[in-house]
Formats: sequence, C-alpha cells, structure tokens
Amino acid sequence: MKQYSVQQLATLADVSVRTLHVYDEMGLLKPATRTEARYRLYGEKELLRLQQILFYKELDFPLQEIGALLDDPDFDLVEALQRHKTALKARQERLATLMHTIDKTISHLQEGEFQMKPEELYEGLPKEFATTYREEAHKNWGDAVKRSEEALRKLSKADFGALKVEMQANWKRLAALMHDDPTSEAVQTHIAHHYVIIRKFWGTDTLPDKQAKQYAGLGQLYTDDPRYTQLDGKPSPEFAAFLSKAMSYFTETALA
Amino acid sequence: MKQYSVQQLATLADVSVRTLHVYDEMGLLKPATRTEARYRLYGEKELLRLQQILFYKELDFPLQEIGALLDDPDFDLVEALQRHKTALKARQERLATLMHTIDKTISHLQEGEFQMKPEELYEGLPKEFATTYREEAHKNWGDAVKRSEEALRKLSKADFGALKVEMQANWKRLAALMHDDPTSEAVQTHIAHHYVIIRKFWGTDTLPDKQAKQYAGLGQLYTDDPRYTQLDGKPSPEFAAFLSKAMSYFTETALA
DNA sequence: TATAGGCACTGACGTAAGGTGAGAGTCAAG
DNA sequence: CTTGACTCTCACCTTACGTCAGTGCCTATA
Repeated sequence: MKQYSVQQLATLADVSVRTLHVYDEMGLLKPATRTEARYRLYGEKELLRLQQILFYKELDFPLQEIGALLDDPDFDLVEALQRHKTALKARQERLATLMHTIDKTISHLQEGEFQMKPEELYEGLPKEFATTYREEAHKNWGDAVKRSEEALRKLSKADFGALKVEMQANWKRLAALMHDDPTSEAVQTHIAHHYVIIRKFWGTDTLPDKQAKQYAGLGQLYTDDPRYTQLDGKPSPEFAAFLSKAMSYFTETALA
Repeated sequence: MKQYSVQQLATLADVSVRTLHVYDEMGLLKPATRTEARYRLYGEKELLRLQQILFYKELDFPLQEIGALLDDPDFDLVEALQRHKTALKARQERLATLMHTIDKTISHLQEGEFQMKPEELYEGLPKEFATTYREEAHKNWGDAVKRSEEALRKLSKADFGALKVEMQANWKRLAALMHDDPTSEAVQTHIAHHYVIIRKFWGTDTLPDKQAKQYAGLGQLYTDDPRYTQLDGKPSPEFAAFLSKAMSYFTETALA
C-alpha cells in the first residue's frame, strides 16, 4: 500500500501543505497514520477522500458542509445542491448588474467629445416613466427642457459621465432623506448640494432663478405624486430607479 | 447644520453601527466631531461621503481602494474599473460553470427511471473526441461496447448519476497520478478503485476477465496516444475533459 | 561522524469586513 | 433618582487558508 507525505499529497492534488494541515486539524481529512516523529502519512483512501473534498469545494461548498456531506450517508445532497444553485444564481445576477453598471460608468468616463443620441438621454429608464416624466417636464417647465437637451448633447462624454457618477453616489442619500421626512430641510440641503456639483462642473456660480425653482419643484413632484411612494411609504425599487434617473435628468436640464 | 449620531447615520444609510466604527477606525470615514463623551457626530459632508463609499462598495471595491479613490483626485478610476470588470467577468464565468455542473449533477441525481438517448451518453464531450474514441472503443473491444450501451440505457437515473458523481470526484486524481508517472502502480490502483465502485453500484463481486483486460488496456490508450498529452507532458484542459468523459464511458462500458 | 540541506512539526499572527458580546459611561424621561 | 436607550472601547469570532518562527527529523556527502 502506497504512502504519501504531506508534500507529496499536496503536490498530487495541487493544494498547499497548509491546506492539509487545516483539513487535518478540523477533522475533514485525517492522515492514515503518523510516524513516531508525528509526520503525517496518507494512504490511497485519503487520496480518494481528498479528491471528493476538492470536487465539492469547486462547487463552493463550505468545508464544514463538505465534512457533513462526506460523513453522513443520509445527507440530502439534492436539496443542498438546489439551495446552492439558488445562491449562485443570485450572485451571478448581482455580478451581471455590477458589470453593466461598470460598463456604463466606464463608457461615460471615456474621454472625447461625442454627440448623444436622444434615446441615450433616457437610457436605462423604464419606458413608461421616460415618456411620462418627459411630458411632465415639458408641461411644467416648457421649452427650457428642449434647450437643455440641446445643450446636453454638446457636452463632452467625460463631463457628462463624471456628473452621472456623482449623481449615482447621491441618489441613495436623497431617497434616505426623503424617507425620513420628504419636506425636511435636509432635502433642501441636498438640492443645494446638487447646486454645488453643478457649479463644480461648469464653473459658474450663478444659477438662473428659473432653474432654482425647478429644483424646488422637484421635491414637490416626488412627494406629491403617490405613484412614486408605494409600499407603505417606503420608496419602492422602481421609485429608487426612477429617482436616480430623474436626478440626472433634472440636473442635466439645469444646464440649459 | 444637521448632526447625526452613529445610530441615526447607520439607519439612514442602512449599515450597522459597527460598520461606522470600522470605517472610522481605518480612517475611511471620520466623524465630523466628537462630543465630550467621545460620541461620534457626523454632518452632511460625512453623509455624502458615506454614500460615495457605499456606491463603490456596491461595485465590490475593497475598502482600502475606496479610500484611495476618494482621497486621491488623481486616482485612475477608469483603469480601476477596467481591472475590476475583468475580475468580475472571471467570477461570473466561474459561476456559470459551477451552475452548469450543479444542474447536471442534480438532474443526474433525480430519482425515477428513464431511458437515455444515445447522444446523452456522449453529452459534453467534444464532438471530434466523441466520434473518435467511440470508434476506437469499437475497434478495440468489439461489440461489447454495443451491449454496454444497451445496458446503460436501462439504468435508473439515480444510479447513473451517482456513478457519474463518483467519477467526477475521481478523474482529477487520475490525471494527477498519470502526470506523475503514467505507468505507475498508482494508476493501476486507481483502476482497481473503479472496480470497487462498480461493485458498490451493481452488487456483483465478479468482473468478467474480458472487462478486466479492458481496464488494463485503458491505461495503455491514455499513455500511448500522443494526442492526449500535449503541452510538454502536462495534461491539457482538453485532455482533462476528455479523460473525465472517457472514465465515465469506459466504466459504463464495463456494465455490459 | 559531523554537518549541511531538505522536509516536517506546532504555534502564532495576519487577511476582509465586520458580528457579537462584555463592561462601563452617558443622556433624556418619568 | 432611577430606568432604559444609547454610546464608548476592548477584544475575541468568523473563512480558508498564507506566512513566518523556532525547532525537530532524516539523509547524503565530505
């Protein structure tokens, strides 16, 4: 019967010696015997078990569960796999979202001038919302919107993207503030912050009166419209998404 | 200027108080001031910064990098995002593979009898290999293969799946052993293990002479064919995949 | 046979991002 | 004045190991 030292077994299975120590320590994989000098010696059976361990490890099982799984013949493997798959699917979807966000962020940060297509101005926004609030914007603030869209198309990709990044960092905050108290001073403060950001990007210290009013009205729009505050007062995911986009949109509008 | 206690800020941003403690400790987010009793007090600016932190955290940036990113205006954000996306993509692909594996494992473990379609016997195997080695099998071991395929189709999904699971746990081991020394006794021992597994699943203690020879020849096939040992002696990924499937296939063949 | 080099052992500390208390101090309300 | 809610700092726990440090064992060569 062949015997393996820690090193040999480690090399064979492409794990570290330390890993074997750990597995021994936690009882997941004990050596077949120990020499007088307490050197670990593994046999064929241990090699086989290690392979099984690694198999389940590739499936991202925590070592504890692998131990239970290998030692308990009644372990419900199918159920465990089922649960595991659900978890993996969630992670995967999260990753997809993250990558999409990164893609957009990167592309917005890329240098160079460019002409934005009209749809891009509303990209990511649920279609129903896009139409609806564009109408509302037109209704409430007239052709200032039209002019703002024109101006927007002339921005550099970098400037526009940078603005969006700031916006995205901000929207959550506003949602939180408004959840607390939609009429609070904090909301006004937040709007003031936007004002600061705008200044930062366009180097102008003065904001036309009309647009100041737009900002003020913005808060009203959010709080008056019951459509955006479903779910017992808490902002719904849809509202959060809408809010995010709306923030960008109105900020952009203010550039006209 | 509004002030927030740890609790208030934590609730507002939906993080734990401990999280704020940690961020303070590591200098990522310091409170604006401390009261005489060393209570942390955060202001608007900190709220804003926290939102930015959370934004980048959602993109899975490590906190250290977030700190650098927020403090150094020259931080190369695009490059960081680029790198990050690559990492995420790798993770995502890994998850996809894992989920596929789990899917197959689950479906093989599902109870109930079923008739396997011929293609399923070679499912997952690169087409070229599938044809090639089926031919080789036929050439070398005649119509034993045909009969084995018949027998295979009558197995319960559970039995077949369970066998495959064991196989998958084993193939890596064989690859390692063969990388070490393809003619070694260890390889023979491994083949013996297969024999044990077969016994376990079909409750028969005797393996016909002919099939014993098949196992012996199996080792030859792997080691003689240069096509499977590219890449300066190390098993290529393709070979690994092939080996996995071949193991299953020949083990199944032995059931005839 | 002395020594040099590998290999092995245990123990301990570090990682990321906090969780979970313990024990003690602080604050506002009844 | 006490109660309860809040806060503070310390410090250990988590996963699955990596990385020493200090020491012991084994074998080959001079």
